[in-house]
Amino acid sequence: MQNNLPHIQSIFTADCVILGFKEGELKVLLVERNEFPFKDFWGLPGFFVDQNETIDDAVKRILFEYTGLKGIFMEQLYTFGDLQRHPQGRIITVAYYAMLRLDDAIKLAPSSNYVRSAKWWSIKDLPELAFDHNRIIAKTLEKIRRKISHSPIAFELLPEKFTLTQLQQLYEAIWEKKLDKRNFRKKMLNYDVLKELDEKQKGVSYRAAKLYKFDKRKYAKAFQNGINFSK
Amino acid sequence: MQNNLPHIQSIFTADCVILGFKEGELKVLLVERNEFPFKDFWGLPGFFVDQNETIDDAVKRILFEYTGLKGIFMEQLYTFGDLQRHPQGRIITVAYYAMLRLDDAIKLAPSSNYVRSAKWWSIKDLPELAFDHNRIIAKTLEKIRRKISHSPIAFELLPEKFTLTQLQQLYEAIWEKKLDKRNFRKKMLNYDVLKELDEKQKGVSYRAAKLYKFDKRKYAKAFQNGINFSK
DNA sequence: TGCAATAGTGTAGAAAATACACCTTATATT
DNA sequence: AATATAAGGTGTATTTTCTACACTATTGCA
Repeated sequence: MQNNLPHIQSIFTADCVILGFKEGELKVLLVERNEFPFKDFWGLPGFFVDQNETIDDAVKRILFEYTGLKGIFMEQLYTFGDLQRHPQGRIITVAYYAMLRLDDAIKLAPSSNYVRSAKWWSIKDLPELAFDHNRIIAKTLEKIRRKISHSPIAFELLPEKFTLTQLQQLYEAIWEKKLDKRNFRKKMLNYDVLKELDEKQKGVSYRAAKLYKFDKRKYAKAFQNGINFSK
Repeated sequence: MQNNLPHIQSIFTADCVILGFKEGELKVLLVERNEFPFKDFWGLPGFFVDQNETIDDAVKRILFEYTGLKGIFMEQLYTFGDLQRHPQGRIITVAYYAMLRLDDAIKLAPSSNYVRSAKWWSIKDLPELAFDHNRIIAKTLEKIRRKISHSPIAFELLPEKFTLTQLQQLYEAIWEKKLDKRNFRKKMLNYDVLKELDEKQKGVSYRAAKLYKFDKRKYAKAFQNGINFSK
């Protein structure tokens, strides 16, 4: 079929938006850049994609090299190609996002010399980031705001055992609005996707709340038709 | 800030999925390729993006050159980067999609030598297409199946004046399921986004149906919270 | 004139969404 | 031991939305 066609390769980068949830706030994982362009700026973990790796593989590799994190399932968000987004020329980037259980066991250990450190930043309080990374993060938030209505992504962000209040706070953080406690609980328990545990919260100086787990068998079914909390 | 960094440019293509609706069926616009690779195959309008045009501009240009169509608002769908998708090397493509009123006035007039002709194909009856274009179309359909629940995209696909039955058939075509006529009408009229006209269908050999127009003022509000038809 | 084909219409019951306030429990403080 | 603090946990009545379901009306044409 071919007719002496030249061999060509796409040159482009991939960026990772990793979100976490802690203390009632959404966090995003940023790295401190140690190389030009945007040396000393904070930005998303991102780099050029190799010629012989899929984009899906590339984001995993990049995330590992820049943070030490492994085994995170990432989904494609959007491809950004503004003419001015990269100082070295028009270089497009394919952005991916993922959500992560932010427990204390997670150690951030960058191995690449391209970054100096990695840190969780509150989404509400971001500095000016490298490239168009502020915009990429904004677009991720729009996406998960819609997605959390019909996908059980909440459970990716919470610890394995969580309280109903934590679950509600997560929805409130993502949607940036308050929900009614009684209605929220009624509705959530009605979906029948939570397992009530014989365990309670520890280390709080007030009445401890029951802990729940996510019932994996039931979630897929329940979330197929979408859920919503208007108030 | 920069430090003698080399100039680099991304090489990649953009593809256009243009959907239309006619005779109760979803159609997709394909072009017959006149150049390698995939000469003589049908495929999506698509080509390399220039160095100094945004991706959004590129898809408009490509669509015009390949079909003669102009002024269509396209949205980004997904970026495809499988290692084997392009015979000339790993070339990624950014796919865009749009929906179009398929009236008879639309003339397809390709000006590029890269294509021989352009034609509407029924989505149900596609041949094996160039590259990974079958997969790109499949992904577009998944997308609009979800999107039509919370966005008034139906109106982009219908003629300016349409009957409620046509509107229902569109939903049925996209979701591939039958809906209840009375419930559909009740719900649609309840959204209060349609203007009833003093006009009826013409040229049908049965009772003519009332024509409606889309009330642009009201649609945005109504569709914010999503709509759905389970049956 | 009657046949074919589609347009157009209503209601009752079930399910889901909403608004709303107080008592309970665990811990810390005096 | 008593009290204060802070969050946990719970129910009901009302409104709204969803669902199931079948017949009559209108038009063009043979």
